[in-house]
Amino acid sequence: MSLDKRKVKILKAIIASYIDNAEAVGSRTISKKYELGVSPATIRNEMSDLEEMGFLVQPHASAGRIPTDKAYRYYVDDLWKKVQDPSNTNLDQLRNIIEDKSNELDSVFKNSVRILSQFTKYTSFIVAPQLKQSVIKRIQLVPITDTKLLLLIILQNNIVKQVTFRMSSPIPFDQMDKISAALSEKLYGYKLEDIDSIKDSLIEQLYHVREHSNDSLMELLPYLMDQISKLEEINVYSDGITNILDLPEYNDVVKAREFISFVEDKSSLAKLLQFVGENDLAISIGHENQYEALRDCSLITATYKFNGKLIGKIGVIGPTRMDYSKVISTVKSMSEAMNEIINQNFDDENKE
Amino acid sequence: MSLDKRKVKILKAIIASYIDNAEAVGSRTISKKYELGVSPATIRNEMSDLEEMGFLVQPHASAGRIPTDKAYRYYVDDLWKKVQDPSNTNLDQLRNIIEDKSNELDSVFKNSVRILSQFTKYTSFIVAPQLKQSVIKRIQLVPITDTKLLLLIILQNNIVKQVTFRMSSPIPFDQMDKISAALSEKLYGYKLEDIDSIKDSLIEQLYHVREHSNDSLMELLPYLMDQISKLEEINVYSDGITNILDLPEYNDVVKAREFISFVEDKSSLAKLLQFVGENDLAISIGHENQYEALRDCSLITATYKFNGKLIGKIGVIGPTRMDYSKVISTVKSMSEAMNEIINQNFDDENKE
DNA sequence: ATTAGCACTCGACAGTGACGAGTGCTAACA
DNA sequence: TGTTAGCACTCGTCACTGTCGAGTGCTAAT
Repeated sequence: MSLDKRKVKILKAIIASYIDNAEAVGSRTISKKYELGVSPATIRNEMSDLEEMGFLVQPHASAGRIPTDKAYRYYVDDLWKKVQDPSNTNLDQLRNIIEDKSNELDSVFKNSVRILSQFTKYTSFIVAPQLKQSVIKRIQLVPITDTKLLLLIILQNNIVKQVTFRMSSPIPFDQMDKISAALSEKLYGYKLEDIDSIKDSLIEQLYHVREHSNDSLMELLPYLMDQISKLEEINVYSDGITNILDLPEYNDVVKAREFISFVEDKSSLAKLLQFVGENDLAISIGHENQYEALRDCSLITATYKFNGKLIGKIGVIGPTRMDYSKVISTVKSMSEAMNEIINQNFDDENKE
Repeated sequence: MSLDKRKVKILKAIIASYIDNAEAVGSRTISKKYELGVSPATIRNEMSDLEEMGFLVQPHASAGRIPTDKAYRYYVDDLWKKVQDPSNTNLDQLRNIIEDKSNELDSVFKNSVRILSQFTKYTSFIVAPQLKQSVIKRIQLVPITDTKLLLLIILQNNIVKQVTFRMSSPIPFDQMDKISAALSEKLYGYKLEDIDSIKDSLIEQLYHVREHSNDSLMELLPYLMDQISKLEEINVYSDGITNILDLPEYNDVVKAREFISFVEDKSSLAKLLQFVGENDLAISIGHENQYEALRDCSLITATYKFNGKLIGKIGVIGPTRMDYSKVISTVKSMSEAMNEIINQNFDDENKE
């Protein structure tokens, strides 16, 4: 038995209808709503074949049929061939919305993840870049009060991280620049992830230049190093989690609760995203997901890059019965918009 | 008919039982679970009186009774007299948890609101201080690249705000301090909320010192002023919103959805908190709330201060059937812990 | 190969009666 | 006079039942 043209037509019609309604679809519905030119009886025979082939299941004997994960997979693969390059008409629009005037990366992510969930009506999330691979370019100390200091860590990619801290005794303002320079010199070129392992030797080296500084700063060095090495934590943004409450398949509070608990846990989201490969766009349907809590969900993910290197991922989680074509094109457009904005606002110094 | 001692005892027993179970409580239950030394029949008579007095209602004829808002109000007022000063045994503990090593106010709020919802199991939130009343102490420009600058606004209370921006042409590094000084001098002493109204005259004044600077910075001045005046936006932190999914009264997804939609909207939360007065601790029960969506909820709020001046509020929203004594003492302890941390880490310069 | 017809299946839904938790009333009692 | 046992009454819950209808599979006719 093979998937002839008519079977494909019927299968697509069933999937389309089920995506719309979340209700098991019967032969009559198909023959009425979609003009296939055949009677319900014929459709019934075809549906029976499709069930045998594993594309459909019946929830119970007298009900219509619903698509299986296999059906969605077929549907998506087919979609894929056609909309390989969906007309990203809204790309400019998207970029304008998520472009944050304040130039803060943080806001870009917050905006993006919000837009993503508003457009798709599903749960969406963004894994922010891990900074551990980033290289330190410069350190700048800024006095706030005579005992309170702001330490700015300027990375090669021009992202700025900061640590605030207090000293037990005041540092004269006029030594700030000297100390900043000393710190910059010693830390220049190191990756954030390296700091932790070499901090002891760094502290010792810095200790030898303490004529510039004073003892209270020296006391704080271990603490500062700790803070710096902590900056590499994985950061996951999410939004639209409670959208699933609007879906009929989550009418049951217990089921909704289970889903929400899963996606509210940033570390499980981060792990989830680690599994999906490094493809520009990946789709994982139902049982293809590793996690039990997402057995009835599909996951559409994309990557975003900085100078051609993958630095983070974005994704949308919805029911397997999701509007794939809309979600796929939204995710794709969003990843492209983020690429543009990030690469435009956080250039490496490629002049050097 | 008056609230004699026995009626009070029975009322409290009923409230306690209902807080525990969320199930209408009958005379038998009371006489069994709480040792009052009287028979169910007697309790029935008393309950009938309590109903007439408006403290109890029957959901339907053959059910037990449940407390009204009036009952909770009585209960809370009574509680109030006794636990005016609950032993804040966990204050130190709390302070340790929410004290953020990084000295970031943002993290303090994030930690606090998380702890608040974890302790109470209800939705909790914090209205962050509005900075519009804060006075500018100093401006510091920090170069990131030759065209990208970080503008640090250091406020009198030692909170630091930042704006990142790009210039169309490079500024020499060695002019940074001069420009910073000029900006500091002109903006010193202004409140953030004033900037917007006087920015035109400020720009003009700064224009006259442009010998220190260059034209591209001048072009950006209006933009900078806009950014600065935008810093005053109200910021609301919230956490534990989805905890209500665990409550039996929100077993209905539609009802849960309604509640969640309300509290996810930060602006409605902010408005809600504006209504409650400036008391150190305020309790608003059921119909006492302004908003329809909170008609079945109680709201416990407290304030936190900086140098004795109210700067923000914290709160917990739960069902009217909440464990008031626990929530009240948690909210109270939390507000005290926040007071301590904020006043300790963000001192005004009281030496001047 | 397609389709009309028909018997069959099974979930949804409304109606029914037993059950039980809880009440209010009354009469007896301390 | 306050308390309590007893009892009739109310009403929601639950299990059960029968009807309805959507949908199927099979068969025979086209």
